[in-house]
Amino acid sequence: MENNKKTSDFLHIGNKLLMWYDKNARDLPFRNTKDPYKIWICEIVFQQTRIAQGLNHYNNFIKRFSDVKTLAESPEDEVLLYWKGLGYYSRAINIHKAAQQIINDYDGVFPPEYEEILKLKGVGKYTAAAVSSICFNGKMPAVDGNFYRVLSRIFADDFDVSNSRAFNYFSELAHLIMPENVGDFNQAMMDLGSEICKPRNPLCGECPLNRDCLAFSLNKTSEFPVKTKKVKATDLGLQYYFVHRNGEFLIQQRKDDFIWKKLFEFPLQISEELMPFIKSVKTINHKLTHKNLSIEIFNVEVDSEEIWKNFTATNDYMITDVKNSQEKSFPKPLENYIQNYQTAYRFF
DNA sequence: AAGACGGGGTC
DNA sequence: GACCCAGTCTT
Repeated sequence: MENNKKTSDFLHIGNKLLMWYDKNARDLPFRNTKDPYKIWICEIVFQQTRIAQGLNHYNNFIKRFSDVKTLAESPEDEVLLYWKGLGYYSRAINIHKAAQQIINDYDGVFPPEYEEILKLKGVGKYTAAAVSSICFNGKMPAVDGNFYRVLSRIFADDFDVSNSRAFNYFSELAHLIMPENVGDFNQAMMDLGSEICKPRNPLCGECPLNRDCLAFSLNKTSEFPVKTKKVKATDLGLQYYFVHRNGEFLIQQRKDDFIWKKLFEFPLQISEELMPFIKSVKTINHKLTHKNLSIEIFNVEVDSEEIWKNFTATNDYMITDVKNSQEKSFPKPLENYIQNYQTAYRFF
């Protein structure tokens, strides 16, 4: 232990938290089940994602892929389609692979042990702890951003959460207050962190732990957690050619080695013969967490059926139309562009 | 150990 | 505009 708190007893804090959770747990669709499949999916969906943002995606996903077998046997592009707009698309690709792992390596039965859950693609220490504790009475704290925030405030601990040892450090801190019912404890920490112990302007007046919170008693909640890591924005100069005719347009699929893994996009270059058909250029500025994207979209309106057919037949592009574009997963800025085009197209 | 990876909400 | 969020994977 890297602190001197071990000699004191903080278990009453966890018990207080459980009593609060009994009365104040959020009513969420995955709260009334211990089905490891559903808990697993919800843990992946809500990684780095707020409940309000991902709730519809979760419900639609469960409705379409109701069990591991259904998910494992579905095409990857359809899984990506149900992930459309959620971001971090490798989660969808990994969730699909993990479903096949469960079918192939565990005979279709979700493995109950923490160490086995951890072997699933896209499942790290947090998710493995959450699923094993909620579904199988596992005893690992599910240390996430909420744990960092709540624990650093309770103990007024300035350990840098950007430090790579933060996970282990706050895991040990969690053990100090962790009661027997770890599944409810983990979920209670999530609810407290999201509803009360918020990143900014926490509702300390309503917090069941305010009398146990050192940061609150020092009036220094805004100083925790300590995080030094900085985000840097880089600019990508993307240029797309929106090549279309009669409501059809050309698309291709991205690789899985960069942003927007395996999502569909417009061609990044066109042949010389299409240059005369460029009608206009639109610049879109799109912000990601770590990148600013300035995207130029060349509107290439092909009014010659001969050239259109010749071009589309001799290249590796796919053709889709404004209606069928709904069946593909596009990056958000391109999705918006197609939506606008669709709106304009209705006037013709 | 450090970057990369989305999108949306908040202040 | 900076920061944050039910983190994980790659290098």
